[in-house]
Amino acid sequence: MSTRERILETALRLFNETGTATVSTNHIAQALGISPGNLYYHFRNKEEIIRALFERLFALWDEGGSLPADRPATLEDLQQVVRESYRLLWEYRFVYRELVALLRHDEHLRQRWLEVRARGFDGFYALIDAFVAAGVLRLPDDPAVLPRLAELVWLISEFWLPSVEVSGEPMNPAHMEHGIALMLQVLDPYIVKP
Amino acid sequence: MSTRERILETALRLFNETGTATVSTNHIAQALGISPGNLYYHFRNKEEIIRALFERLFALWDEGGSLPADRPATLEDLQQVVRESYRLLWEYRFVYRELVALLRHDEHLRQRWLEVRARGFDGFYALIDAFVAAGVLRLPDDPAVLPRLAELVWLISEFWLPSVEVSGEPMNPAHMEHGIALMLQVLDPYIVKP
DNA sequence: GTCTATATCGCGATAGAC
DNA sequence: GTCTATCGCGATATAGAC
Repeated sequence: MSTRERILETALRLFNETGTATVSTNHIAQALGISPGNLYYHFRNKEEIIRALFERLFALWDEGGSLPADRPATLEDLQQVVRESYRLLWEYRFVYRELVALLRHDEHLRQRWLEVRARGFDGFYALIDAFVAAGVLRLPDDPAVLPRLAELVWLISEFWLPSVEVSGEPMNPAHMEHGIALMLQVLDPYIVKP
Repeated sequence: MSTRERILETALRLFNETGTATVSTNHIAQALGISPGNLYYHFRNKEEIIRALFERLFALWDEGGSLPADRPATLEDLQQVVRESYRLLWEYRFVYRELVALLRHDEHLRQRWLEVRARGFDGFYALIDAFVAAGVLRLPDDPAVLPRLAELVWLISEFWLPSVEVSGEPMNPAHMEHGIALMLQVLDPYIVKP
Protein backbone atom coordinates (compact mmCIF):
# COMPACT_ATOMS: atom_id res chain seq x y z
CA MET A 1 0.00 0.00 0.00
CA SER A 2 1.28 3.47 -0.84
CA THR A 3 2.37 5.81 1.92
CA ARG A 4 -0.47 8.12 1.02
CA GLU A 5 -3.03 5.36 1.51
CA ARG A 6 -1.41 4.22 4.73
CA ILE A 7 -1.64 7.76 6.06
CA LEU A 8 -5.37 7.75 5.27
CA GLU A 9 -5.91 4.37 6.94
CA THR A 10 -4.09 5.47 10.08
CA ALA A 11 -5.84 8.84 10.18
CA LEU A 12 -9.23 7.15 9.83
CA ARG A 13 -8.48 4.80 12.69
CA LEU A 14 -7.27 7.58 14.99
CA PHE A 15 -10.11 9.94 14.05
CA ASN A 16 -12.64 7.23 14.84
CA GLU A 17 -10.93 6.49 18.14
CA THR A 18 -10.53 9.97 19.59
CA GLY A 19 -11.80 12.58 17.11
CA THR A 20 -10.13 14.89 14.63
CA ALA A 21 -9.57 17.66 17.18
CA THR A 22 -7.24 15.70 19.46
CA VAL A 23 -5.41 13.86 16.67
CA SER A 24 -2.56 15.99 15.29
CA THR A 25 -0.52 15.42 12.17
CA ASN A 26 2.32 14.44 14.51
CA HIS A 27 0.16 11.73 16.08
CA ILE A 28 -0.72 10.30 12.71
CA ALA A 29 2.91 10.25 11.60
CA GLN A 30 4.08 8.69 14.84
CA ALA A 31 1.36 6.00 14.85
CA LEU A 32 2.39 5.12 11.32
CA GLY A 33 6.12 5.20 12.05
CA ILE A 34 7.03 7.95 9.59
CA SER A 35 8.34 11.45 10.17
CA PRO A 36 6.09 14.52 10.39
CA GLY A 37 7.96 16.00 7.44
CA ASN A 38 7.12 12.97 5.34
CA LEU A 39 3.44 13.31 6.09
CA TYR A 40 3.56 16.93 4.93
CA TYR A 41 5.08 15.76 1.69
CA HIS A 42 1.88 13.83 0.96
CA PHE A 43 -0.73 16.20 2.42
CA ARG A 44 -0.55 19.96 2.79
CA ASN A 45 -2.36 19.81 6.15
CA LYS A 46 -4.91 17.92 8.24
CA GLU A 47 -7.81 19.47 6.34
CA GLU A 48 -6.63 17.77 3.16
CA ILE A 49 -6.52 14.42 4.91
CA ILE A 50 -10.07 14.90 6.09
CA ARG A 51 -11.21 15.87 2.61
CA ALA A 52 -9.58 12.77 1.15
CA LEU A 53 -11.35 10.55 3.72
CA PHE A 54 -14.69 12.13 2.85
CA GLU A 55 -14.08 11.45 -0.82
CA ARG A 56 -13.38 7.81 -0.04
CA LEU A 57 -16.67 7.61 1.84
CA PHE A 58 -18.53 9.28 -1.04
CA ALA A 59 -17.10 6.76 -3.48
CA LEU A 60 -18.20 3.86 -1.27
CA TRP A 61 -21.69 5.30 -1.02
CA ASP A 62 -21.99 5.57 -4.76
CA GLU A 63 -20.91 1.95 -5.14
CA GLY A 64 -23.10 0.40 -2.47
CA GLY A 65 -26.31 2.36 -2.85
CA SER A 66 -27.44 0.98 -6.17
CA LEU A 67 -30.27 -1.48 -6.62
CA PRO A 68 -30.68 -4.42 -8.99
CA ALA A 69 -31.85 -3.01 -12.32
CA ASP A 70 -33.10 -6.28 -13.79
CA ARG A 71 -36.11 -6.79 -11.47
CA PRO A 72 -38.47 -4.72 -9.29
CA ALA A 73 -36.98 -3.76 -5.93
CA THR A 74 -38.27 -5.48 -2.79
CA LEU A 75 -38.36 -4.53 0.87
CA GLU A 76 -35.41 -6.87 1.27
CA ASP A 77 -33.46 -4.62 -1.07
CA LEU A 78 -34.36 -1.60 1.03
CA GLN A 79 -33.11 -3.37 4.13
CA GLN A 80 -29.92 -4.25 2.34
CA VAL A 81 -29.32 -0.65 1.29
CA VAL A 82 -29.87 0.60 4.84
CA ARG A 83 -27.68 -2.15 6.25
CA GLU A 84 -24.86 -1.17 3.90
CA SER A 85 -25.35 2.46 4.88
CA TYR A 86 -24.98 1.54 8.57
CA ARG A 87 -21.82 -0.38 7.82
CA LEU A 88 -20.18 2.54 6.06
CA LEU A 89 -21.25 4.97 8.76
CA TRP A 90 -19.65 2.70 11.29
CA GLU A 91 -16.41 2.46 9.30
CA TYR A 92 -16.31 6.27 9.01
CA ARG A 93 -18.00 7.07 12.29
CA PHE A 94 -15.90 10.17 12.99
CA VAL A 95 -17.73 11.83 10.08
CA TYR A 96 -21.16 12.01 11.67
CA ARG A 97 -19.79 12.63 15.12
CA GLU A 98 -18.20 15.88 14.01
CA LEU A 99 -20.06 16.69 10.84
CA VAL A 100 -21.35 20.16 11.63
CA ALA A 101 -17.99 21.42 12.87
CA LEU A 102 -16.12 19.88 9.93
CA LEU A 103 -18.48 21.36 7.33
CA ARG A 104 -18.39 24.76 8.97
CA HIS A 105 -14.63 24.75 8.87
CA ASP A 106 -14.33 23.83 5.19
CA GLU A 107 -16.70 25.39 2.67
CA HIS A 108 -15.53 23.20 -0.18
CA LEU A 109 -16.22 20.08 1.83
CA ARG A 110 -19.66 21.45 2.69
CA GLN A 111 -20.58 21.85 -0.98
CA ARG A 112 -19.46 18.33 -1.79
CA TRP A 113 -21.38 16.93 1.16
CA LEU A 114 -24.62 18.63 0.12
CA GLU A 115 -24.32 17.31 -3.44
CA VAL A 116 -23.71 13.72 -2.39
CA ARG A 117 -26.35 13.79 0.32
CA ALA A 118 -28.97 15.13 -2.09
CA ARG A 119 -28.22 12.27 -4.47
CA GLY A 120 -28.61 9.79 -1.62
CA PHE A 121 -31.93 11.18 -0.50
CA ASP A 122 -33.29 11.22 -4.04
CA GLY A 123 -32.42 7.55 -4.25
CA PHE A 124 -34.42 6.79 -1.11
CA TYR A 125 -37.35 8.82 -2.30
CA ALA A 126 -37.43 7.07 -5.66
CA LEU A 127 -37.21 3.70 -3.93
CA ILE A 128 -40.21 4.32 -1.67
CA ASP A 129 -42.10 5.72 -4.63
CA ALA A 130 -41.32 2.60 -6.64
CA PHE A 131 -42.73 0.44 -3.84
CA VAL A 132 -45.98 2.36 -4.04
CA ALA A 133 -46.09 1.98 -7.81
CA ALA A 134 -45.40 -1.76 -7.51
CA GLY A 135 -48.14 -2.24 -4.90
CA VAL A 136 -45.76 -3.25 -2.13
CA LEU A 137 -46.93 -0.22 -0.17
CA ARG A 138 -50.39 1.35 -0.16
CA LEU A 139 -50.45 4.96 1.06
CA PRO A 140 -53.43 7.14 1.99
CA ASP A 141 -54.58 9.88 -0.40
CA ASP A 142 -52.74 12.63 1.51
CA PRO A 143 -49.82 13.49 -0.82
CA ALA A 144 -47.69 14.61 2.15
CA VAL A 145 -47.34 11.05 3.42
CA LEU A 146 -44.86 9.82 0.82
CA PRO A 147 -42.28 12.57 1.39
CA ARG A 148 -42.64 12.22 5.14
CA LEU A 149 -42.01 8.48 4.98
CA ALA A 150 -38.96 9.04 2.78
CA GLU A 151 -37.63 11.61 5.24
CA LEU A 152 -38.20 9.31 8.18
CA VAL A 153 -36.44 6.38 6.59
CA TRP A 154 -33.61 8.69 5.66
CA LEU A 155 -33.39 10.16 9.16
CA ILE A 156 -33.18 6.71 10.67
CA SER A 157 -30.52 5.55 8.26
CA GLU A 158 -28.43 8.63 9.00
CA PHE A 159 -28.86 8.87 12.77
CA TRP A 160 -29.53 5.45 14.17
CA LEU A 161 -25.84 4.77 14.59
CA PRO A 162 -25.07 8.04 16.41
CA SER A 163 -28.09 7.36 18.57
CA VAL A 164 -26.67 4.03 19.69
CA GLU A 165 -23.25 5.54 20.28
CA VAL A 166 -24.78 8.14 22.57
CA SER A 167 -26.51 5.45 24.59
CA GLY A 168 -23.06 4.31 25.62
CA GLU A 169 -23.42 0.68 24.62
CA PRO A 170 -20.65 -0.75 22.45
CA MET A 171 -21.86 -1.17 18.88
CA ASN A 172 -22.69 -4.68 17.69
CA PRO A 173 -24.55 -6.38 14.82
CA ALA A 174 -27.73 -6.71 16.87
CA HIS A 175 -27.89 -2.92 17.06
CA MET A 176 -27.78 -2.76 13.29
CA GLU A 177 -30.70 -5.17 13.02
CA HIS A 178 -32.63 -3.18 15.57
CA GLY A 179 -32.15 -0.08 13.42
CA ILE A 180 -33.57 -2.01 10.47
CA ALA A 181 -36.57 -2.99 12.59
CA LEU A 182 -37.20 0.65 13.49
CA MET A 183 -37.12 1.62 9.83
CA LEU A 184 -39.57 -1.16 8.96
CA GLN A 185 -41.82 -0.06 11.82
CA VAL A 186 -42.29 3.26 10.04
CA LEU A 187 -43.39 1.55 6.84
CA ASP A 188 -45.23 -1.41 8.41
CA PRO A 189 -48.72 0.16 8.60
CA TYR A 190 -48.60 0.71 4.83
CA ILE A 191 -47.19 -2.64 3.76
CA VAL A 192 -49.73 -4.61 1.73
CA LYS A 193 -49.92 -8.01 3.44
CA PRO A 194 -50.38 -10.94 1.07
CA MET B 1 -25.23 38.81 36.23
CA SER B 2 -22.27 37.25 38.03
CA THR B 3 -18.98 36.83 36.21
CA ARG B 4 -19.38 33.08 36.47
CA GLU B 5 -22.71 33.20 34.69
CA ARG B 6 -21.42 35.61 32.07
CA ILE B 7 -18.57 33.22 31.35
CA LEU B 8 -21.11 30.44 30.81
CA GLU B 9 -23.26 32.60 28.53
CA THR B 10 -20.26 33.61 26.42
CA ALA B 11 -18.89 30.07 26.29
CA LEU B 12 -22.30 28.75 25.18
CA ARG B 13 -22.49 31.31 22.40
CA LEU B 14 -18.97 30.59 21.14
CA PHE B 15 -19.36 26.82 21.43
CA ASN B 16 -22.57 27.00 19.39
CA GLU B 17 -20.87 29.18 16.80
CA THR B 18 -17.66 27.30 16.16
CA GLY B 19 -17.49 24.24 18.43
CA THR B 20 -15.67 23.47 21.67
CA ALA B 21 -12.48 22.34 19.96
CA THR B 22 -11.61 25.68 18.35
CA VAL B 23 -12.76 27.84 21.27
CA SER B 24 -10.00 28.23 23.86
CA THR B 25 -10.28 29.63 27.37
CA ASN B 26 -8.39 32.65 26.00
CA HIS B 27 -11.07 33.19 23.37
CA ILE B 28 -13.84 33.07 25.93
CA ALA B 29 -12.05 35.54 28.20
CA GLN B 30 -11.31 37.91 25.33
CA ALA B 31 -14.87 37.81 23.95
CA LEU B 32 -16.13 38.64 27.41
CA GLY B 33 -13.54 41.35 28.00
CA ILE B 34 -11.92 39.79 31.06
CA SER B 35 -8.41 38.43 31.57
CA PRO B 36 -7.49 34.77 31.14
CA GLY B 37 -6.39 34.69 34.78
CA ASN B 38 -9.82 35.84 35.89
CA LEU B 39 -11.51 33.06 33.97
CA TYR B 40 -9.28 30.53 35.71
CA TYR B 41 -10.35 31.95 39.04
CA HIS B 42 -13.92 30.86 38.28
CA PHE B 43 -13.28 27.58 36.44
CA ARG B 44 -10.37 25.18 36.73
CA ASN B 45 -10.42 24.49 32.97
CA LYS B 46 -12.57 24.24 29.87
CA GLU B 47 -13.87 20.85 30.88
CA GLU B 48 -15.49 22.38 33.97
CA ILE B 49 -17.18 25.01 31.84
CA ILE B 50 -18.61 22.30 29.60
CA ARG B 51 -19.81 20.32 32.59
CA ALA B 52 -21.54 23.41 34.00
CA LEU B 53 -23.29 24.03 30.67
CA PHE B 54 -24.51 20.43 30.57
CA GLU B 55 -25.90 20.79 34.08
CA ARG B 56 -27.80 23.90 33.03
CA LEU B 57 -29.30 21.95 30.13
CA PHE B 58 -30.24 19.06 32.43
CA ALA B 59 -32.00 21.46 34.78
CA LEU B 60 -33.98 22.99 31.90
CA TRP B 61 -34.99 19.54 30.71
CA ASP B 62 -36.27 18.58 34.13
CA GLU B 63 -38.33 21.76 34.25
CA GLY B 64 -39.84 21.63 30.78
CA GLY B 65 -40.51 17.94 30.37
CA SER B 66 -43.35 17.54 32.83
CA LEU B 67 -46.98 17.07 31.86
CA PRO B 68 -50.16 18.40 33.44
CA ALA B 69 -51.00 16.11 36.36
CA ASP B 70 -54.62 17.18 36.77
CA ARG B 71 -55.97 15.71 33.50
CA PRO B 72 -55.16 12.93 31.00
CA ALA B 73 -52.38 13.87 28.55
CA THR B 74 -53.32 14.59 24.94
CA LEU B 75 -51.42 14.44 21.67
CA GLU B 76 -51.19 18.22 21.94
CA ASP B 77 -49.22 17.74 25.14
CA LEU B 78 -46.84 15.37 23.37
CA GLN B 79 -46.29 17.95 20.65
CA GLN B 80 -45.61 20.59 23.26
CA VAL B 81 -43.04 18.42 25.02
CA VAL B 82 -41.24 17.72 21.76
CA ARG B 83 -41.41 21.37 20.75
CA GLU B 84 -39.82 22.40 24.04
CA SER B 85 -37.18 19.72 23.56
CA TYR B 86 -36.33 21.14 20.11
CA ARG B 87 -36.05 24.64 21.58
CA LEU B 88 -33.57 23.55 24.23
CA LEU B 89 -31.55 21.52 21.77
CA TRP B 90 -31.30 24.58 19.59
CA GLU B 91 -30.20 26.77 22.49
CA TYR B 92 -27.52 24.20 23.40
CA ARG B 93 -26.86 22.92 19.91
CA PHE B 94 -23.13 22.39 20.45
CA VAL B 95 -24.08 19.55 22.80
CA TYR B 96 -25.51 17.20 20.18
CA ARG B 97 -23.04 18.23 17.54
CA GLU B 98 -20.13 16.98 19.63
CA LEU B 99 -21.80 14.63 22.04
CA VAL B 100 -19.84 11.47 21.38
CA ALA B 101 -16.47 13.23 21.61
CA LEU B 102 -17.43 15.15 24.74
CA LEU B 103 -18.70 12.07 26.56
CA ARG B 104 -15.67 10.06 25.58
CA HIS B 105 -13.40 12.72 26.98
CA ASP B 106 -15.14 13.02 30.35
CA GLU B 107 -16.36 9.88 32.10
CA HIS B 108 -18.17 11.79 34.83
CA LEU B 109 -20.13 13.73 32.25
CA ARG B 110 -20.96 10.49 30.47
CA GLN B 111 -22.51 9.01 33.62
CA ARG B 112 -24.61 12.11 34.22
CA TRP B 113 -25.75 12.11 30.61
CA LEU B 114 -26.89 8.49 30.72
CA GLU B 115 -28.85 9.08 33.93
CA VAL B 116 -30.69 12.11 32.60
CA ARG B 117 -31.29 10.56 29.21
CA ALA B 118 -32.77 7.42 30.77
CA ARG B 119 -35.20 9.56 32.76
CA GLY B 120 -36.20 11.39 29.58
CA PHE B 121 -36.81 8.19 27.63
CA ASP B 122 -38.83 6.67 30.45
CA GLY B 123 -41.03 9.75 30.34
CA PHE B 124 -41.65 9.29 26.64
CA TYR B 125 -42.39 5.61 27.04
CA ALA B 126 -44.85 6.24 29.85
CA LEU B 127 -46.54 8.93 27.78
CA ILE B 128 -47.10 6.70 24.75
CA ASP B 129 -48.25 3.94 27.06
CA ALA B 130 -50.74 6.31 28.70
CA PHE B 131 -52.15 7.17 25.27
CA VAL B 132 -52.80 3.51 24.62
CA ALA B 133 -54.46 3.09 28.01
CA ALA B 134 -56.63 6.17 27.37
CA GLY B 135 -57.71 4.95 23.94
CA VAL B 136 -56.01 7.76 22.05
CA LEU B 137 -53.86 5.17 20.31
CA ARG B 138 -54.79 1.63 19.33
CA LEU B 139 -51.81 -0.67 18.76
CA PRO B 140 -51.71 -4.15 17.21
CA ASP B 141 -51.27 -7.20 19.44
CA ASP B 142 -47.53 -7.45 18.76
CA PRO B 143 -45.96 -6.31 22.07
CA ALA B 144 -42.85 -5.08 20.25
CA VAL B 145 -44.73 -2.21 18.63
CA LEU B 146 -45.05 0.01 21.70
CA PRO B 147 -41.33 0.10 22.53
CA ARG B 148 -40.46 0.65 18.87
CA LEU B 149 -42.82 3.60 18.64
CA ALA B 150 -41.37 5.07 21.83
CA GLU B 151 -37.87 4.68 20.43
CA LEU B 152 -38.83 6.28 17.14
CA VAL B 153 -40.44 9.28 18.77
CA TRP B 154 -37.41 9.60 20.99
CA LEU B 155 -35.00 9.30 18.07
CA ILE B 156 -36.82 12.03 16.17
CA SER B 157 -36.90 14.38 19.13
CA GLU B 158 -33.18 13.89 19.65
CA PHE B 159 -31.94 13.99 16.07
CA TRP B 160 -34.33 16.02 13.98
CA LEU B 161 -32.44 19.21 14.75
CA PRO B 162 -29.00 17.79 13.88
CA SER B 163 -30.56 16.39 10.72
CA VAL B 164 -31.69 19.86 9.62
CA GLU B 165 -28.28 21.31 10.44
CA VAL B 166 -26.63 18.66 8.31
CA SER B 167 -28.93 19.47 5.40
CA GLY B 168 -27.28 22.87 5.29
CA GLU B 169 -30.41 25.00 5.53
CA PRO B 170 -30.46 27.71 8.20
CA MET B 171 -32.70 26.70 11.07
CA ASN B 172 -36.11 28.34 11.38
CA PRO B 173 -39.42 27.77 13.20
CA ALA B 174 -40.96 26.00 10.19
CA HIS B 175 -38.30 23.31 10.54
CA MET B 176 -39.40 22.75 14.12
CA GLU B 177 -42.99 22.25 13.01
CA HIS B 178 -41.88 19.89 10.28
CA GLY B 179 -40.10 17.81 12.92
CA ILE B 180 -43.37 17.67 14.86
CA ALA B 181 -45.14 16.51 11.71
CA LEU B 182 -42.60 13.72 11.23
CA MET B 183 -43.12 12.55 14.78
CA LEU B 184 -46.89 12.52 14.31
CA GLN B 185 -46.45 10.60 11.05
CA VAL B 186 -44.98 7.74 13.05
CA LEU B 187 -48.00 7.61 15.36
CA ASP B 188 -50.67 8.53 12.82
CA PRO B 189 -51.56 5.01 11.65
CA TYR B 190 -52.43 4.12 15.25
CA ILE B 191 -54.38 7.24 16.22
CA VAL B 192 -58.03 6.43 16.87
CA LYS B 193 -59.97 8.86 14.68
CA PRO B 194 -63.18 10.15 16.26
C1' DG C 1 10.34 9.91 -0.82
C1' DT C 2 11.91 10.29 3.54
C1' DC C 3 14.54 12.12 7.10
C1' DT C 4 16.25 15.70 10.88
C1' DA C 5 16.17 20.15 12.61
C1' DT C 6 14.03 24.16 13.55
C1' DA C 7 10.99 28.46 13.50
C1' DT C 8 6.68 30.25 14.92
C1' DC C 9 2.63 30.23 17.12
C1' DG C 10 -1.11 29.85 20.53
C1' DC C 11 -3.00 27.19 24.28
C1' DG C 12 -3.37 25.86 29.24
C1' DA C 13 -2.18 27.11 33.53
C1' DT C 14 0.02 29.55 37.54
C1' DA C 15 2.23 33.31 40.51
C1' DG C 16 1.85 37.38 42.50
C1' DA C 17 0.42 42.45 42.52
C1' DC C 18 -3.58 45.25 43.32
C1' DG D 1 -12.32 39.30 42.29
C1' DT D 2 -9.51 40.88 38.73
C1' DC D 3 -5.34 42.04 36.61
C1' DT D 4 -0.41 41.45 34.30
C1' DA D 5 3.35 38.62 33.34
C1' DT D 6 5.19 34.53 32.23
C1' DC D 7 6.52 29.46 31.77
C1' DG D 8 6.15 25.05 29.48
C1' DC D 9 4.24 22.52 26.11
C1' DG D 10 2.79 20.71 21.77
C1' DA D 11 0.95 21.74 17.21
C1' DT D 12 1.67 23.40 12.37
C1' DA D 13 4.63 24.03 8.86
C1' DT D 14 9.06 24.63 6.30
C1' DA D 15 14.14 24.10 4.95
C1' DG D 16 17.51 21.42 3.56
C1' DA D 17 20.32 16.97 3.86
C1' DC D 18 20.22 12.27 2.19
